[in-house]
Formats: sequence, C-alpha cells, structure tokens
Amino acid sequence: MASTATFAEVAALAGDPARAGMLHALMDGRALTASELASVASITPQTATSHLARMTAAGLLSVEKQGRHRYHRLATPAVARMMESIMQVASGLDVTRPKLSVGPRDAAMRAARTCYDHLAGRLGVALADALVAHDHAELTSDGGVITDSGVAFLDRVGVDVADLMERRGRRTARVLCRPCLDWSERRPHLAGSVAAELCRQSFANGWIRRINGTRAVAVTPKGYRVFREQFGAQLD
Amino acid sequence: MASTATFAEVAALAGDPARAGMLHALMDGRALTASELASVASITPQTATSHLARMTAAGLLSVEKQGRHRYHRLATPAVARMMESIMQVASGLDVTRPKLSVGPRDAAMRAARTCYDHLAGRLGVALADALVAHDHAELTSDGGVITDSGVAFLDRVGVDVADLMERRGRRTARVLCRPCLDWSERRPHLAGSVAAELCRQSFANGWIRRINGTRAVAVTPKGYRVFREQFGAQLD
DNA sequence: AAGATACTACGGTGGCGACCGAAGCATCGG
DNA sequence: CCGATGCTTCGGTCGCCACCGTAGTATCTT
Repeated sequence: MASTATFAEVAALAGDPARAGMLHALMDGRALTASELASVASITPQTATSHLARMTAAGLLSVEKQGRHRYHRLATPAVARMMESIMQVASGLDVTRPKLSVGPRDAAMRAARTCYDHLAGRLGVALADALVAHDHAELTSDGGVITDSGVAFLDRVGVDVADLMERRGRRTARVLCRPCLDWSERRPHLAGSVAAELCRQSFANGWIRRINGTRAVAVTPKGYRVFREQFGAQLD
Repeated sequence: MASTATFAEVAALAGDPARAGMLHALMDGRALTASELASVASITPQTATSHLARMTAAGLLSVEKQGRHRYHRLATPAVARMMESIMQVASGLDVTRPKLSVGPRDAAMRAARTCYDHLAGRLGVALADALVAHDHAELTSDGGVITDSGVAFLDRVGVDVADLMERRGRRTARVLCRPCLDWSERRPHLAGSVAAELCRQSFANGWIRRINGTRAVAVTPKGYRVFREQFGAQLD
C-alpha cells in the first residue's frame, strides 16, 4: 500500500507556499533554473535549494545539470495531473477570492497559455468547444474521447494520430484524450497525448508563439486563421 | 485564477499525517464519526475536531449531523480523485516496499475493496481486465472508454447505462468511465460513474458484501459465479 | 591566472501549528 | 431529572521547519 505516510509527505511538499509557487511555475512543462524558481517564489536561492532538493528526492522534480545551471522540471506527467486535481479542489473554495484583475501579463495568461504539455486559457477552451461542437470529441468530468471523425480531422490538420497510437500501443485513438479543468475559464479543455501533440504542432506550424519566456502564448495571424477556419473555433 | 495560496492551503491540509490518515479512511465513500476518525489517526478527539473543522471549511469534507453523532465524508468526487492522483505520485517513491504479510485484514483488502465509489483490489483489476479482454472497454493512463459492445453487456448484467447517460446528459456512454491506478495491484481498474453504478449493483444483487464495516469486501458464491461466468473474470 | 556567476552546505533563529488537558455544550438513555 | 456519551472550545506547551547569513564549491568569462 502506498502508505499514508508517503502520501502525506508528497502532499506536504506541495503544501508549502514557496514550493507550491515553484511547482506552479513549472506547470508549463519547461525546465527552470534554481534562481528563476527562487525568484518566482520570492525566497533566497539557498532556501530554494533546500526546497528543490527535497522535491527532487521525493520524485516530484527531476534535475538536469548544464554547465553552472541546474534545470528543474516536473519529474513525470503524473505530477502535473496531481497538481491539476489539487487545483480543481482548490478552485471550489476559490469563490471567496478577490477577483482583482491584475495587469496585462495576467490578461495574456487568461487568453492563452500552456498547461504542462497542452493548451489552456480561452484558446484551449475554445478549441475544446469547437472539437466538441463538430463531434470530433466528447468531454465530461469522468473522461474524454476522440471520435472517428475527430481522428480524421486531426490527421487533416497535421496531428499524426496514427503515430501516437503506435507509440502507445493502442488500437484506437479515442482514449488518447482526457479533460482538464481550466482554472481561469472554469470549464474543461483538452488534455492527454492528443492535446499535447496538438500543442506541439501549433508551435511547430507557427500558429502560436511564447510571450517572452512565460507560460502565456500569443496566437499568430496565421494561427488565428487556422483556428477559426479549420477548427471552427470562436476566438474573440 | 486558483491562486497558489489556495492551492497550497489544500495541499497542506492533505499533507498532515493525521489528516491524511482520516482522508484515507474516508476513501471508501462512507461517512465516519469524529471519534472513529480520531481513532484511525491515533489522536485525541479534540485534536481531531480542529482538523475536521479546517478540512470542512476548506471544502474537503462535508458534515451531516445525526443525533449526537457527526458524520464526516469526502465533500465531492473531486476530492477522491485528488487523493488518487497524490497516491499515484506517492507510489512512485514507494520503493521502500513494505512486505506483504500484514495480517488477514490487509489480505482481504488486497483481494477486494471499495475505492470511494467503485471496486478495487484484485477483484477490481480482474473485472477491468475482463472488460478490456472482451472489447467492452479500453483503458490507458490518459483515459478510458466503454465500447458499444460494453454498453450492451453492462445493460445485460443490470447496469442501467441509459439512465446514467440521461442523468449526465450524454449522448453516448463511452465517457462515463476512467482509469484509476490500484495501489495494491499497481495496475489500472475501472472508475467513473459506470464503475460506481457497477459497484452499487454488485452490493444490491448480493454479489459482494462488506466485511464488518471496513473498506474490504467479500465476493459471495453467487457473485463468484456471476463474475466468472458472465464477466469472464479470472478470479483466484 | 583572477573574478564573476550559479548553486550548495551549515548553523542559528523565529514562528506556526499539532497536540493534549481541562472544561463547556448538546444529545441520548433511563 | 440524572449521569453517560459524543463532540467542541479554550489555553498553553513543544517540536518542527521555513528562512536567511555566512561561507564554501563548481563553472564560465576574461
């Protein structure tokens, strides 16, 4: 049994404000240095070091040494899913939150951002809505599926579903997809390996690009056209 | 935005050993009294009270007052899913494998038990395996689906899928299912509303019964026959 | 080579929270 | 009414850990 002690240890690691801030910053799936993480958590590097060491020892993070930098990232997708599920519970309590709209950076984040390995924000929700509206996918809190027509559509827009199936050893593509509650929109967007591949393709095809090294992304004119005309998404 | 502060608060609540023990005890979906929870966590009632009050205020638990007892349960399925995902991460660290021989109670738990609202243990995994083997379902780490033949089969064994679809407002039954990693078997079993309904039916039909008020369940002779002959499950 | 940068190791401090004892309410049985 | 049971509130103690300052090691720059 995964002992309650181990369980509590993992949860406690995520339960410290400083560590939670670092984990949040890593939710875009990229790797950050110890200094950057110290900065986002508003603590000194030496405090960050001890936090990072503990989280790495517990298997939450993995480290990659590169010259005098040490790049930290979430160790596995399971860690990202854990954080999603905690956020989902936390957002329930969140009704009491002051909804002070803060600056252009948060506005960009709400418009479009990455969530570990897939797209979130209004863009992510709009794409999910469009796929559902065209019967390419279905989403509930329990799970999500890609329909046959969805497989055909995704192949048409350059997401190699067959290759994903191959790599996962699945006969059908339906299960390569799951819901993920969007914390800014409070509605589900698309996650799972299909969504991850869609995100990668969107970067590769120049449909979106990162806004100076943050989780926020900007939709390019080309992407705007593709998302609206090909996906049928309602972008504002 | 679900602020990192709220996130950390929820995670910290789950991160205390005593609270983690209580939450684990509630993972079978039943409601327990404050004294019972104090007992499983090995703390005094007055300490338990403060823990329970905090978790209730945070929306992790809900309370139901009945006479001089106060019954506590997990507030929402989202809380159960959160705990599952934390356990999944924790089990990765669990290289310190505890030995198997921990008494008959744990043996019964490993054989068959409830996991919030569905079946787990060897029974849960065997049923999931059987459904997958007969093309009634598919499971990956990303998600799960019930196939058309699965819908027909479940209706045949008394799980009213149509009613579930109605209640969830879905056109198809496929998405009423998701995977849940079994901590004793280390393999996925079936969760989601279809699995919950299957569990309820199994109790109602006398296929299984609780072992004196624990999470562990026993398979009745009738259930043994049904699971083997109808489901085609490999029970030992 | 020296100096700068990124990170780590260690020791000491401060504050938060988990814990329990004692006492106070509510509810049940008689 | 009565005492018993289940739970809560209050006050105080104690241990743990997040934090930083100082100092040390690795790596890049010049």
